[in-house]
Amino acid sequence: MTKRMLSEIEACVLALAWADGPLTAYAIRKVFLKSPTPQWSGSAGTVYPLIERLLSEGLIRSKAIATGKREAQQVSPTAAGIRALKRWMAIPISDWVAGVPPDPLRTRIRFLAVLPKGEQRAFVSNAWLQMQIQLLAVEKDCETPNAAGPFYDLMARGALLSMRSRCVFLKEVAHALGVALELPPT
Amino acid sequence: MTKRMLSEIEACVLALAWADGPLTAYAIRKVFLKSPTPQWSGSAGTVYPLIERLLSEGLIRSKAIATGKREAQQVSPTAAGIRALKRWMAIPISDWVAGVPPDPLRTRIRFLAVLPKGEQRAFVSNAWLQMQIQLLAVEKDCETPNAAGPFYDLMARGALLSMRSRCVFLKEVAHALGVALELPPT
DNA sequence: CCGCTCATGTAACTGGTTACATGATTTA
DNA sequence: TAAATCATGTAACCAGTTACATGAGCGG
Repeated sequence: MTKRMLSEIEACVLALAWADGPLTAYAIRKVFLKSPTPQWSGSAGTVYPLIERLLSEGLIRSKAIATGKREAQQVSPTAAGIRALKRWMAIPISDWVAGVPPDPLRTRIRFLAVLPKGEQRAFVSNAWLQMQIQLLAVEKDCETPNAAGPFYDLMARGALLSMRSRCVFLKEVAHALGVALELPPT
Repeated sequence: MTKRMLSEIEACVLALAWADGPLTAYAIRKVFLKSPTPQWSGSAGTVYPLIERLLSEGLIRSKAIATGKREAQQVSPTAAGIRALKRWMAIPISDWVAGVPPDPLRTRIRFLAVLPKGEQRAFVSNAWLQMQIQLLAVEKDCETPNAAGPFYDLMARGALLSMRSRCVFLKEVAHALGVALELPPT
């Protein structure tokens, strides 16, 4: 019982298993694979060893179930797992949680000066279009009535606010460069 | 000449060396150490091997300089380095750049339901306070007249917009939980 | 002279990624 | 029956982290 700190992704897996009932490792993978926030790849090489780790530490337990004719291992947090999760959530919040979250687009704007003027404009135009596509996905996720509870809705709302502020940001960049942005397809 | 893709941090180092003139590895470290966006630690174990890598690939070159009586290695991008940087910036923008950037605070809100009501409120109150502190730092960085050029200012503005949208987000969460947020100290 | 900043590294670790591999079941 | 999805893994790799280590120069 080392009581080490959970990594970000470990806590997510643990919390998913807690929030969305017993889940197979595969189901957990899908959450990451389909998430509008592409923070982790959700690859097998990430999830299965992680599940193993949590199992061996007694933070989750697994139970075989039979869906139709197929067998699968479903995973759910133990009491110790829930305690660990609560510890992870507990105050105080570290600087890196409260501070400015990284944004690869912002990074690129920071160094946009390496490109000649024309390519700068092309970059911004393109970024705008890509953002609109992503924004649509987030809006859809936000509006879809999810049965995942009020906190899921809040998170989706947070993602939407984040995307909107990035749009405002890009508009300011475009304005500074004299780029006319295309309207999103209605 | 493998022409492999630059990692995010490699591109940042290369771009910093390009934007802010010849820099010592130590000076580059400081940029990361002091950045209001704590994306990378800026530890020696990250920066020095990275510089070695870029040197061995011919993307940067180093020159000894003498500041007073001390000697140091300053680094600046080669022509190949600038080309690599331009390639890195070039369109098209991938989904992970355009998509919703990760936010550890949002993640925690997603799973806030693990905590009892009282601790939920405490979490939000505390997060709010921590955010105000971070917000002040970003505002200061945004207002300080930096000689780092217009794109630095745009980036700082982007960071500010990001933080403000997170404040709006937290306010909505607080409202949903019936938490009264303390006003930031004026 | 003490402590801080400048300056440069190394070593062990760890955790997440890609890519590979397999096989059952469902759906078009 | 072919393709997609469900389901579970493994292995090599790599990059970033922490911690350790050293030493010079400068300001109080």
